[in-house]
Amino acid sequence: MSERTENNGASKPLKNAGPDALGGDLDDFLCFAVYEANLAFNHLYRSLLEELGLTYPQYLVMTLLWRRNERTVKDIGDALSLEYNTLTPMIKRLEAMELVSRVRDLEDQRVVNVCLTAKGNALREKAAAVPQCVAEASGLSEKAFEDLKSALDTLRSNLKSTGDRT
Amino acid sequence: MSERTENNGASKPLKNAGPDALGGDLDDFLCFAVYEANLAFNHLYRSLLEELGLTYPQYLVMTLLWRRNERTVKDIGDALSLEYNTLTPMIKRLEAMELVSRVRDLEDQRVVNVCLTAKGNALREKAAAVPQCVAEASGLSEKAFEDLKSALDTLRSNLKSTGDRT
DNA sequence: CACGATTTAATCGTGTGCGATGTATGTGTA
DNA sequence: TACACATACATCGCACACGATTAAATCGTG
Repeated sequence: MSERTENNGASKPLKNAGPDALGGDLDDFLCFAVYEANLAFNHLYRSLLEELGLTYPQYLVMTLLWRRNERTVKDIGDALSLEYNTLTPMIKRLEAMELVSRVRDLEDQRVVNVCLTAKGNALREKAAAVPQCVAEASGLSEKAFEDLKSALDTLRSNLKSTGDRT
Repeated sequence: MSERTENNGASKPLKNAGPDALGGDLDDFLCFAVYEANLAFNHLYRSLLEELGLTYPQYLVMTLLWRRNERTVKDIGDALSLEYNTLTPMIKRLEAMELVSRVRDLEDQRVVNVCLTAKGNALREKAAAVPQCVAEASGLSEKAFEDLKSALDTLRSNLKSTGDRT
């Protein structure tokens, strides 16, 4: 049942590897390691972003805008691999919080431009400490950090190309 | 704004790294690499699990039960790092699909035992091909596979221990 | 035995994430 | 010009994921 091998027979115990500190029932699933790491990031970000009043995906959108203001919904969707049905309500919430504004493009009425309000821009400074906190919490050496990111990019690329072949 | 460094100044262009095949606006965020890899797994699993009528989290629960039948809701929550408020509705859906049954423990009436029905057990064979498909789609060598999983486990462990210090 | 603390599970509300579908706008081509 | 097509965004419904709260059963300690 492993993602890697059939794990036929009694090659290894599979579970009960320790006093439950690490080692669950699905340790041999790579997807599960990714799933769990993502959950762990979500938990960490939740506490860090609480005082900013942002969720993790909202923080990602704001980060995009802090880096380059004035983006279309499509731009944001491409950057985050998210669809309009996810982004439209989310950006409207950011608008309700008065962090961004949504305006139809004059030249192409299909397009909605999203840009920071003064309040949204000001939030940038409150969020400045977040990346450092996350980097420290990850507890990885610079090399391990880069290697992991690189491996994940390769994985994502491989998974996407397979999915597209559907 | 990087998770790793402040990336102060014009050290590198940050974006427009290529013809958008790879390389987005948040490439320097490790959390984002994890987030994207998780999304990619979700997309792949969605297509693989469609004919089984399962979602990805439901598949994880079923996998736990296929490996060892008869688990409490707490067991499942511990294994998947999920809360009751997520699991209770989800397991009820699996019950509505007649894949599992939920019964109060006779010795401890607080506990709900979840176990496979005949139909749930039969589904196991239809799902047998899934791990192999995923392993192939990941396109990683055995060593890269193990290294990545190991690095993610370390990362998750570090993130969790920081989060607990809240 | 009594009673407060803990454990297990459930409900409610909010916020993603996405498949299916709808609508308005722009584009290409005959 | 006309009309099929694509693009950009939106709505609806379902399924997680989780904070806050509630409720019932069990446990621990006096």
